[in-house]
Amino acid sequence: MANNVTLKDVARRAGVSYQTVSKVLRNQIQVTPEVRARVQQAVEELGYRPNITARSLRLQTSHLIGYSWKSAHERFVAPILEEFEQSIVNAAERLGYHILLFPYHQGPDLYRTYEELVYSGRVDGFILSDLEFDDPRIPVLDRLEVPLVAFGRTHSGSATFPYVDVDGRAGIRQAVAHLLEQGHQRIAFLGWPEHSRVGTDRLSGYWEAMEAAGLPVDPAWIMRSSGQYDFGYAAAHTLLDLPAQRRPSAIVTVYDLIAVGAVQAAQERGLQVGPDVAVTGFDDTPLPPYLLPGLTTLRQPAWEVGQRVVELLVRLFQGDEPAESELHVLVSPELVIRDSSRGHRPR
Amino acid sequence: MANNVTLKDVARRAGVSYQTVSKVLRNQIQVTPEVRARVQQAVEELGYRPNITARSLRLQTSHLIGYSWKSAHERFVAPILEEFEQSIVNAAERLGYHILLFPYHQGPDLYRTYEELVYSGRVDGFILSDLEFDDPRIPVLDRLEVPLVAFGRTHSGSATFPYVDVDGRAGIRQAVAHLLEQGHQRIAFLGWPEHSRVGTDRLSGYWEAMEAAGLPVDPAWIMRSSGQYDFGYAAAHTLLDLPAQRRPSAIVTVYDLIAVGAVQAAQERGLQVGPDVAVTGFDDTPLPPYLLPGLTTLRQPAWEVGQRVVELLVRLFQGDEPAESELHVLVSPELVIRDSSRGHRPR
DNA sequence: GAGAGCTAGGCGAACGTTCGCCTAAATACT
DNA sequence: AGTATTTAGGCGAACGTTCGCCTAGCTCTC
Repeated sequence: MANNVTLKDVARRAGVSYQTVSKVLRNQIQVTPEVRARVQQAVEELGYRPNITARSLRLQTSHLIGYSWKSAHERFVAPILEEFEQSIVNAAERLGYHILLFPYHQGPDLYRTYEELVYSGRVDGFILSDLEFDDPRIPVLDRLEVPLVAFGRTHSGSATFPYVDVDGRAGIRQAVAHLLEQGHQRIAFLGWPEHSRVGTDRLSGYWEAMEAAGLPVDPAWIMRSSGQYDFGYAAAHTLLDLPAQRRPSAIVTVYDLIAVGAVQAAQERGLQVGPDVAVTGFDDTPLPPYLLPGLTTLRQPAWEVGQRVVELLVRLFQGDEPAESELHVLVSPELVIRDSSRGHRPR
Repeated sequence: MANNVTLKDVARRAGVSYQTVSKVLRNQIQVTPEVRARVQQAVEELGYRPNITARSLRLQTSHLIGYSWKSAHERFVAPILEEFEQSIVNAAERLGYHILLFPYHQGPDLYRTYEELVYSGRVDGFILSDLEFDDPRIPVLDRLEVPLVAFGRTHSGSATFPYVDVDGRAGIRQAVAHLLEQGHQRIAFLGWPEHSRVGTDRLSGYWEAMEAAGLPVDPAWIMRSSGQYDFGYAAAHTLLDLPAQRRPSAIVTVYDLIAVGAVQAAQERGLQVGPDVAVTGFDDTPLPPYLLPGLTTLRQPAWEVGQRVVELLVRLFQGDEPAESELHVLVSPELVIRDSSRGHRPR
């Protein structure tokens, strides 16, 4: 450690006991103005900073939060996570905590690793992102009885743990509603497969919006796959090959890159994206600017999610017992309307 | 803290003093096999894990490394950093350390913030990335006399601090050499402005390679800007507008998105990228797959850099005094040859 | 068979805090 | 004026380790 000025050093200089210094600095005691001034001056002159380790030992809390996320190769490119990471660090700092990185690599020693981290007092709790359908981290951490808050949910049934998530269903509802407003009636949906919680959730948003509008849904309009660009490209071609009466004039997708594929397919067929066929994405991925037209998409409020996750976790640390509605939070994505869904001219 | 099994609990169960348990577990003492077995059994049965905080206090080291990086909005999109982050976490774990996130936001309280972190014993040292031309963090941390290792350099003169960096100069040399092999003679360079350390470094690689080949360089072939796609696009048009005798047949760039812009421009002119005009990038950014042809580029060895950064830092913690060549490490990027620089047919 | 040398393990102290209890002096009250 | 109450600050203990020194008992040697 670079600095070794301790309470005792300050105390000696200020002419009081070191315990008194401790209390003065934390306003846990009444002292005469002179003593307070002497203490403060000594602190300044010596450059005293309380030793966090000693404090942690005494207080039995590390003020450290473990952040477990999935490595980039194992998931879609998602700049959202970078923003989320920034956000949790920011919020943690604000509340007197720090974030400890703890990547999630699957394996048989999962329990051991977390047990180690928890029992050794390294961290006070965890933040998880990239939740899987049936995430193995949840039961492990549950068993260790350590506070955690997740960014995302597992499959709907078992959401016993606290989480903050983006309301994909509401997002897709917004997107569909926007397309309806533009005059579209036949709207297709490109989503992720059945075993994807997120995919299923978003699909139900589509159903709800179509149902609310009283519009029929042709089963051919719904396509699901784990692909990205290629899937969007192929699926759009298939959709646009449908006979005129059944051919969709708008395509809602669950991921920007799927949307990009669809846009390319449409453009290849000489269609103008926006007027002829509308396309929407999800995530607001920073895309190369030559991708014209601008893509209408749903921006994930990653910053807000991060702030809330940390705030909730800190409340749990403090022994609060938040109400159900505070333990399971959904925040809506924001619809960003660009040219890819504007200027519809039915033909 | 979730677990409160301490040395004393283990000792009681094993029938020895707690200090002995401590020593047995760290092999710092000779004991009879029976005692060792009793201790080990007690540890297992109680699920004992040494308390890191107490150990840190005693040993005066937190085994925590602060990682200071720049937020995504303030820099180019660089998936490299994600890989780097993964890598340092991995290496740190391997060596018994953890990574603490500590984003770098400029401001007048820079010194205070770092002083706080260091003097309070929160971290043992720092890893910095996204170094700026004249990075303010360096003098601050220097003054605090805290070990640090950087990913990247500041301007060439003042490299007093330990760093590991990618050898952009050598990278560009490789790219140019490859193009020469393909039969190109007139090679252009699109780079970053004068005040960019990285840009200047890479430009010198270009000069060196051209000089080594004994080829003249037309000043018009060198263009510098802080732009990305747009710069590449516009610059390529300018270059390809040159009279035939001076027109380059290959374009080396310092960034993938610049290369993409150049590719687009070439394609717009009806040129076939690869055969007619070769283009190379830098970073091996995961690009949307419809970007054909595949881009020849220089892959940054972010993983290796991360490993080395941590290893070096840990050596510094241990009081080692590495030789000059170990304190300032350059690793070469790897040339990934794809279609954008293959099949040259001079015309 | 007594002193020297080993060996196994005990013991006190320290790392730098925070917390609760204690006490001497000052003030208030009847 | 004598007692009760408040006030300012001291003091011991504890959080869970690690480290160095100490010692009781054994083994060896001549």
